[in-house]
Amino acid sequence: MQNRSLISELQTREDGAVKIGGWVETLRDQKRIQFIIIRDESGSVQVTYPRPQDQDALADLVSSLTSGSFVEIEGNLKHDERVKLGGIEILLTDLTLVSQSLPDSPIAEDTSIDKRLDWRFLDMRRPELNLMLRIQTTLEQTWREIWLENDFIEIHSPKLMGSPSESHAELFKLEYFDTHAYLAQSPQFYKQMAMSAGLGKIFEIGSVFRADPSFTSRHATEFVSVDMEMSWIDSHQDVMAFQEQLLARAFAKVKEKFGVEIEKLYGIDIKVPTVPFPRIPIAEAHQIVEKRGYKVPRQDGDLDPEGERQIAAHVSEELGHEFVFLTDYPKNIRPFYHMRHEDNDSLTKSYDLVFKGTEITTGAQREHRVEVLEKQIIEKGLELESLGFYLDFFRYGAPAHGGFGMGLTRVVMLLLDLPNIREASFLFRGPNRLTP
RNA sequence: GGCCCUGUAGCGCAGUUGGUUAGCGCGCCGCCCUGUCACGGCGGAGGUCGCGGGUUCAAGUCCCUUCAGGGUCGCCA
Repeated sequence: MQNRSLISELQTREDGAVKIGGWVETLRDQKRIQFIIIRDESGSVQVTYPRPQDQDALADLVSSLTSGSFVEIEGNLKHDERVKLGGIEILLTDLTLVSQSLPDSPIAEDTSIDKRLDWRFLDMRRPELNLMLRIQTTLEQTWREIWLENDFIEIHSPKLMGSPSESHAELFKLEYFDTHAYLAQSPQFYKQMAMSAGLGKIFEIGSVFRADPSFTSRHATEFVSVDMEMSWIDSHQDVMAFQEQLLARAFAKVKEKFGVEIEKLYGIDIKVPTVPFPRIPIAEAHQIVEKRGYKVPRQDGDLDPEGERQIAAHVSEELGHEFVFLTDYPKNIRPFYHMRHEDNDSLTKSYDLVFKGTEITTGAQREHRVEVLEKQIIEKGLELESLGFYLDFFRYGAPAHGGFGMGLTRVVMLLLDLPNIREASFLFRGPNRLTP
């Protein structure tokens, strides 16, 4: 459609001829005058048609419109204070019905999440969901800018794998010709392979798969993972320092571009985090939480979800920060490839990042010394043979390195205070949802 | 997977100690309406009360089974 204007641009334009395209939101069809509210991806506007006295084809066409139909409108823009919707209207001169909608919409704004997901393409027309995806795009774009400034290489690791990448527990197994394959639950091993391949610093934004029958507001079986890995680090602190820059700059960019719209559609003020983020060793976090009167039921040294909310509340109250790095996890709850402290073999050089009380990242310095890796694999009760291909990465000279994985969907959910991860992605995949 | 909650019209819901023809709002359809803007007025269509079984003279309502969904916990990103 040539010369089409976005509705959001009209308010600042001078009166005159315009063309728009959009969906019929409401039709107020009176005897002498007709009003159509048209919505496109940028906003809504009133189109007005004073009906001629005689039989009129255009008036009949307007009368026949069903809500949801897609139309092209030609008319004259007029600023008019009588119009409550933005103080502008378009006086209709021509209308083309591009695509008619069935009159009954299967969903409305107050429809429950499950039905709305069934009809996601209709649900997605809501301006706040459109905004959500533009925000996600901006997050990713900002991260790419930062990575490129720092000489990172983008990789695309395979999602079909011949053997499990980490534990067997959450793995989707599928037929693969006369054998079987697994869907990648993490690019972990390939990221480290890239370090041994001499790529130096790499990132990947891609889907990962978890066969985890979790029924919570923050789990999905397929989600977008933001991963990076960098060589020549001295400890996990270097990884944390990089990650906090990524988040601080991306949030600043989102606020700059969309702050006003987010305030309007979500009613929240985006808080750009200051760096450095607070850092609390996990052992200390336990003491803080306990002092607040909450006893963590887990005995393994990790926090449970309520413990994470408690430590986040503490950081928010004491330091006014929405992020907190929890560091130096005990080795028993970390994978074999996390490096341990030189002066304390029971603690790993690892961290979790908690945002608004929910975990969004695990990161660590990786163990790159093959003999240490072998020792830690045996200690974890795993078989060296099954990890032979991985151990080879470290038999021919590997740099010190570390990285993290971050759940993109969780970041978006928490940033916008969405109640659920199902709202925070274009299309959700969970234990009970494989469509649309 | 455990526990709790919910399934009634296209959507959101009400439905009393079990008792005549199951209601309300929005939406939809028709007619009317001189500028509406949550437009308004009048009229109308639309329901195997999630599925199956049971108790009862009688079940949307009570019981059992099963299916679907929501919340939460475990686990994670």
